[in-house]
Amino acid sequence: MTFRILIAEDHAVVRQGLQVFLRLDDAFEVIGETSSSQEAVEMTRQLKPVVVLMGLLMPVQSDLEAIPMIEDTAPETEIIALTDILNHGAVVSAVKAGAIGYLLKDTQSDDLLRSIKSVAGQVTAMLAQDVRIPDSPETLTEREVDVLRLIAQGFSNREIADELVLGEKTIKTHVSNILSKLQLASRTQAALYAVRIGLVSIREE
Amino acid sequence: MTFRILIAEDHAVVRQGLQVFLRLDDAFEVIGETSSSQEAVEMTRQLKPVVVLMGLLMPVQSDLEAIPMIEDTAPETEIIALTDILNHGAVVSAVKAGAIGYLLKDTQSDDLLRSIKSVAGQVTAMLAQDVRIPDSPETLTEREVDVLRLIAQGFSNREIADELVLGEKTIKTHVSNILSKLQLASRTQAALYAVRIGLVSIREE
DNA sequence: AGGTCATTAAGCCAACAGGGTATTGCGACC
DNA sequence: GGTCGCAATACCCTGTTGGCTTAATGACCT
Repeated sequence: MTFRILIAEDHAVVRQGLQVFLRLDDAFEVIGETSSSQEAVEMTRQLKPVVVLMGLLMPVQSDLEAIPMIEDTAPETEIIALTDILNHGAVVSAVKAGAIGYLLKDTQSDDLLRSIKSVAGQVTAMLAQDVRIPDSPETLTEREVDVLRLIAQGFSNREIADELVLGEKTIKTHVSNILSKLQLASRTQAALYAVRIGLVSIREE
Repeated sequence: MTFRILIAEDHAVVRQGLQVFLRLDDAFEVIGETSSSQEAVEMTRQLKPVVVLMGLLMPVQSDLEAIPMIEDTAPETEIIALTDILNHGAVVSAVKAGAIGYLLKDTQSDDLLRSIKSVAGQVTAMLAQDVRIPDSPETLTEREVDVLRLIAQGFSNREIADELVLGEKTIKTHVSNILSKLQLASRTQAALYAVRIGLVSIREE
């Protein structure tokens, strides 16, 4: 018996990584992938996967909204939330919304294979119903995510303030809160963190 | 007629990207890939590729040394240097050392496919002898690369100084030089730059 | 209505980061 | 043997960053 899987994850590297790995194991069949949660709902209706691996982008609530919609259209389909270590708050919400479990998402680029293996180990554990939710550290607010995104594009506080049409003091407050929530020591570390979790792509500009 | 290609590039995403794309086109056959230039020399001897796509990591001179070695062992093999936009200096050296041309390297993660296409377009142009070398901006020294690598791991100047067993003043000088050479405004931008060109992987620690 | 929370903002203050400039020593190149 | 570039160091000075604290507003929940 094979697991028909749909991958709904906006980060291409993670999508591709899961895709590649799951193909190696005959127990899994990736029947589709998409980067939008809206499309995920539609594809679930069409394709009736056994499992939906759904990425939770930090701020976007539409992911959470999509979960009950998927359950409605395909009640026999299970949903597994993909997330990153420091954002368990979102997972708790996802599980409340109906996901059966969670997975650590890894935006590994250099050691793609190794990370995929670890993710896959977790997939397997997951599919074996080995589900448990750790207690969550603090989650960033929407505004904090906005600011973090801009930090990760190399902007200074002054520039972020102008961009968001806010005072520089306000940005400083946000930055301080971001650093303390994520337990990081500098905006540079925050920028790297944002890239690591795929909040911003390390491309263009 | 197909092009037998060897990929020598230390950045896994770029390797995989090129690999995936080149497989889509029957004109190309990837006969091997490696992350070390030493291994590239050996593999060239064994596999006799038509083209070696060789990544130039900013500082490492061994890449440049490998070029004449490859030419010696397999004079009929052509070498194409992979590089990034801001490091043309290395390309000039590579071409002097015997590479027939260069390619922009793209460590894209989010839009992997699109970037691979653009890279592949350039490969094709390359193979069609459409070679031209732009004039080079300033290249970082070895020490500066050391410092940049640590910046991209989120270290402060003080921490970098301790790590390299140097004075903090020295690090500040290096940082200033790095920023001015790369025409960047802050260490955060430098960190993002380093990640973008694959100097450090956005994983672990 | 009262509590909780996100957002915006401010002030103070210490530390850090970066620009500019200069000096020294070292090895490479001519 | 002089010149050149790199590495390392230092000093000054300004601007940015970040911790800590306080507070007003508005949304949402109960």
